[in-house]
Amino acid sequence: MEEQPRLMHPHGVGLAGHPGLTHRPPDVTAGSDGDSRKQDIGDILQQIMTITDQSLDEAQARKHALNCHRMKPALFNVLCEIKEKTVLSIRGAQDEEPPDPQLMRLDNMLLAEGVSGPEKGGGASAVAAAAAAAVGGTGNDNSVEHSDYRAKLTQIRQIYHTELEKYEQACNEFTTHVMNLLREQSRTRPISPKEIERMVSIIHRKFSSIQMQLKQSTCEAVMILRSRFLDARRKRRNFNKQATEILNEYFYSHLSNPYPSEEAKEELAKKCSITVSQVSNWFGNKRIRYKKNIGKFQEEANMYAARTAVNAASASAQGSQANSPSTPNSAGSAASFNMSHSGDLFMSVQSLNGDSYPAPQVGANIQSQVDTLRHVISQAGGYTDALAATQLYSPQGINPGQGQSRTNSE
DNA sequence: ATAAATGATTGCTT
DNA sequence: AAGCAATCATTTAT
Repeated sequence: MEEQPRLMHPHGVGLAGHPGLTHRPPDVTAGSDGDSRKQDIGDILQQIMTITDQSLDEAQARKHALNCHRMKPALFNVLCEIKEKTVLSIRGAQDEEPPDPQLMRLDNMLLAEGVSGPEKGGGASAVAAAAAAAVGGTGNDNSVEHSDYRAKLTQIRQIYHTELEKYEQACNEFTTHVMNLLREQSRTRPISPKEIERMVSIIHRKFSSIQMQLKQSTCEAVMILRSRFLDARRKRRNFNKQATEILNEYFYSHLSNPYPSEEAKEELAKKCSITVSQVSNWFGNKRIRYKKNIGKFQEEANMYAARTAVNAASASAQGSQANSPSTPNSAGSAASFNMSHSGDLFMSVQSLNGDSYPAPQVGANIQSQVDTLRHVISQAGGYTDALAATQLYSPQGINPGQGQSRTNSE
């Protein structure tokens, strides 16, 4: 896999590769003496030094001549050596590249997020993810959202891989290009293999920094995606009709004490296929919104009260064992409570019922019927009298019509 | 396009 | 911890 381009072997470089040409002119060494050799070298150096002063054609010809000179390899090696020493002493220490911790962090995150991991089959991955979510997640509502999330994630991953590949390709192309250039130049100036290696590593570093930027922005995109999809507040879904009905039923049939116990919450959650905390949220919202503006909920309250009353009636008619005698009694006392304590019926009814949930079925049943009957009674006694219902809930006498007269002393 | 409804969050209180 | 009140951000209705 690693395509370490080591095109610069000591032997493969430049002119050393043309041994045939080097010993072509035997006539130069005619009077082979020490003097003539020195003069020969001096001549060559002179030519090299002045090669830039000449016209292009002239230089080209001279270059060729020099390249073919028998002393060329030796000279080249010497020059390379000198250069090696100077260059390496300058920036040799910098060669070590420490593993960037940030890059590792990004890599880890991308891997954890499934972006940079092994690519599952392209477009089918979203479908597969959806199926997996549908199988794994019990909530059938969640799976839709989840698959949407996965689809977006797949999109990001595809973009990421495309870009990454593009960068890699560009990097390779550029590296090849630079290497060709250097190889070309190595015909006229001393370029050592190490130098090329260094250049390549510099290029790779640059490109990897670009890749890191890509990774970073991908991470950001994933984070944004997460916050958009996993923060339920942003993309919330209304509960389905059945769930809200169940919740409302419970709420209005426990209007005097609309605080479901932990078990009741769990049961409601199961029935509505939502979480317990969602049930808590719902009741919190419902309580406060009901209290804030009871007039608006009157119709709803009556409706659910009536419905629950019918249900209770039919239920008690069917299984009238020990339950039925107690029902009218408690209803009566509840009404009297309403009169005596002008408000705060939560506590009173709760105390009447025994404050706890000793026997969930019977207790809940009685409680429910008490509330329902009271509603029906209040409705029958004076339908126009919304205040009766108002005082049912509000301990501190809220004016439904007046709106915001909030006294915030502190 | 705008208002109302609604589920969730946050900060505070008890 | 649980609930309240205010608020946010979205969905639904007008």
